[in-house]
Amino acid sequence: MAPRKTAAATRPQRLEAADWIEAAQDALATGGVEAVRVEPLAKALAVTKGSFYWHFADRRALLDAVLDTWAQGRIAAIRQQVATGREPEATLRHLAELYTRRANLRGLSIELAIRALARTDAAAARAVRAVDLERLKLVGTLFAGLGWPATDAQARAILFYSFLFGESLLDARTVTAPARDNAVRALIAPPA
Amino acid sequence: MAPRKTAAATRPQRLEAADWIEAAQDALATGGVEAVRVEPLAKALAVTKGSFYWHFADRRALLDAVLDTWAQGRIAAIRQQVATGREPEATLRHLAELYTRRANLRGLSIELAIRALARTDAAAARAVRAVDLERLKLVGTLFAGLGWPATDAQARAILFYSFLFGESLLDARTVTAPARDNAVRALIAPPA
DNA sequence: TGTTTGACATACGGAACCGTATGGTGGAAA
DNA sequence: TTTCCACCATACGGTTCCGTATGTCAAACA
Repeated sequence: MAPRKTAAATRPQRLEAADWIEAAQDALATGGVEAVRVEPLAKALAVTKGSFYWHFADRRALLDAVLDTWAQGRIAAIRQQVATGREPEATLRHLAELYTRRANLRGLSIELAIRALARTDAAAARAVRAVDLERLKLVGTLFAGLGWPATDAQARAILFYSFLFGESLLDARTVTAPARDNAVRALIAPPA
Repeated sequence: MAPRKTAAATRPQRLEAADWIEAAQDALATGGVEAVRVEPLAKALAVTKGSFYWHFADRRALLDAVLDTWAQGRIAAIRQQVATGREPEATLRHLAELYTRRANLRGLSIELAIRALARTDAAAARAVRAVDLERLKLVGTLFAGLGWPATDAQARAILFYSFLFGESLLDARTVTAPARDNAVRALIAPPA
């Protein structure tokens, strides 16, 4: 996260803002928003608060930066993921994989923590809205590519993401892998 | 919450544990778990911490009590809701209403906060598991009553709750009411 | 009426954080 | 080499919250 362009020798002892954002995302994934605190983060990065308040004005600025980079990253990711030129069905299956407990646990945890925060935090709500608008638009076109009319395609995109997030809120032992796979298969099936 | 059985005259100045649990649920609904703090709760109840530490050992005990009463309440509620003797379809439609943003916002907020907590807290995870086991069992029988085979009925129950929780994690403006109603209608439709 | 007791209030010590102010250091530029 | 500056350490004051210890007081009781 801190590769200097000077020499080839890695000298990672100096941090930059992105390192703090990275550490904040780790805390977000493992402990929720209440774990994103500057002094524990400093300890995790083996520096002191002096470093933090050099890179950020205050804790809120870090949260905003986390939300911003998250939203930008998710929007860039979904654009790239739908532009592979593959079949819509394969793309949808790949997208579903990303929000399964099996793979990408860190990303899923971050996303759920941010969406939980969005219920009480305006900035988080804005980030979620921006991501949802882009995802639902692009995934809607994927469903349209499967043969669904525009309105149905949009509704199906909502159903798609609702299921993915919702099933990760249910008890992990209760939702079995076959049940989830069956549901995903039914969701991305072309119209009869 | 504190009706004394002595005289008819309401003398509600004395609190009991249930009052603290109630206040904690309010805080949970409006500010998430990080808002459940004993001194702010005391201020909201217009008493001091002395009252709290009379009724509870510590903050963790309050959280456990909240989780416990929540789980008990949800299990009792779902049992009552499916035992009305009405058509399965009407019952399912009613259940879906309860987890829509329109109605029962408080209950939905509490549930989402607890499920968010369950990702990092073992006691919360246990409470969620108990509720999910009961709900998915009973709602599964509702789908079976619609004509689905047992396996499909269970999968559909999972889909049902996943959608309800998931769509409340999506941006509120992006998910329109008609889209949600269409999805619910499709979910509780009998097999073709 | 004195005594107990349930349900608080008051007061305190301490920990965890936030944010600020200021001093130190190592490497790049001049 | 010296200077400069980005980056960080140190030190501090203040707030918020936790938990405990102890005082208080009204009501139930004997």
